[in-house]
Amino acid sequence: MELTAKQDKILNFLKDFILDKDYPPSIRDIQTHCSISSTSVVDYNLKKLEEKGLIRRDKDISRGIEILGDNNIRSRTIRVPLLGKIAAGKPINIPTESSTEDYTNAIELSRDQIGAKTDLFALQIKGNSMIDALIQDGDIIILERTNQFDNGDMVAVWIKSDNSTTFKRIYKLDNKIKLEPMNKKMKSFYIDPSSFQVQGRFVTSIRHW
Amino acid sequence: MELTAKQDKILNFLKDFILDKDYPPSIRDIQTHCSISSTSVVDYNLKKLEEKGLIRRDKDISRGIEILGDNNIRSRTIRVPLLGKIAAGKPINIPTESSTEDYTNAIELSRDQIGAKTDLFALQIKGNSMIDALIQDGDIIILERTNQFDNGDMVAVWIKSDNSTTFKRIYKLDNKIKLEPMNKKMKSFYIDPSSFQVQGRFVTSIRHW
DNA sequence: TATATATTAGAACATATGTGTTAATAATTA
DNA sequence: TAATTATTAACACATATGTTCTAATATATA
Repeated sequence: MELTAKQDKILNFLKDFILDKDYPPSIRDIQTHCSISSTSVVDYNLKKLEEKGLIRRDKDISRGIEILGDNNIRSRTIRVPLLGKIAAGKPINIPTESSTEDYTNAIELSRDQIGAKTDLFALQIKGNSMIDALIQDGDIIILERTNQFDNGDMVAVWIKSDNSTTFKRIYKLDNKIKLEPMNKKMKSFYIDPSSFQVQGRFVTSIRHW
Repeated sequence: MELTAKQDKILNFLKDFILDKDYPPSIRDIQTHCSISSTSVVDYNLKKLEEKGLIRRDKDISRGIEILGDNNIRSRTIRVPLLGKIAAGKPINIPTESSTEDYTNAIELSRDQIGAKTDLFALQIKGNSMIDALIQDGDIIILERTNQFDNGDMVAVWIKSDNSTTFKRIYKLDNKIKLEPMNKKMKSFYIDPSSFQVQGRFVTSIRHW
């Protein structure tokens, strides 16, 4: 579903205008700057752009135009809740739901850094117990909330017997799960597949300045 | 210059509304949602907010409100040009000016990660020669373009005799400059203060996913 | 307390702006 | 070519929306 020249021109003008002014243009702004003969033609083409899923319009609202998808600069950033600090071996408390969108503590990330992943949370690292993973004191790690994992993933894992969660590298063996600290000085240990649950998988880390 | 409760409420509503709808609210939107008795009161307080430099209004333009400064989500992101790859010891070519804003290769960063710093550029690291700085193959480093440095800073430094630039940890000694590779296996070397120039200082690193 | 200043209230006004109608023209399709 | 569809055009209309004016009330200041 391609765009006509006029529609393309309008879409680009929308981007430029919003980038410049920080609010959307009116129909007549578009008409003038895109050299279109009539407001009805603008309206007509905006309807087409909406049909094609590129913009969203709010009826009867002046300048009620929202650019959708990657064209929207706003969506190039994502806010990730910073749930707390995690120290060596110390348990962390990860709310099971991302329900309460309490963004009092949050960091903002570029989509460049996290791709299409959703449902992320962040933890700040205390101490240098993860130095082998090139993560040092004060760094922030971004985790994807999931129960899945692949061999070698760095995951936040809840251990039933301790009722605590720690951050380890995980490997699935024949009938055991190996949990390896990211510090050579600490020993790996092995648990039963039924007695743990992965709570989140490492996505990236951020060096705090 | 503080905000009254009403002004604070309006400013927060502005943020929320724009975050939600992607276009600013009308005077009457503000009136309704902030439980204000009259449009003129809204107008009055918007004028105050403008005087205090928190918003900008465009006369006679419906929804012509722009949130300024850190309150503006748009400005919470910054684009940094990715100038190229840097390998162990290999020279890098850093354009002296940030003039040509060639953003064909750029990464987008959250302001959270770079603070108030300006004039930044990025380099992608090849190899593991900076492993002591917790920087591994594929990581991207962000540098601040400057000639200044403090002892222990990680800097991109241009060396006259080689006519090349490398990435080193720098120390100012009595009458020499010490350049220390970020890899224990490589040896430090010392140069004359007149025969080098710092081109950029390390700000942060980004783990590439 | 008296005076000045800041804020609130209600209403009316002017216009900025989205929408609809009808017709003409251009581009596709049968 | 004829019929259908897509697009353009001009205009009028309704209303969404910023602005202004005057007065009342609250708050700060002398």
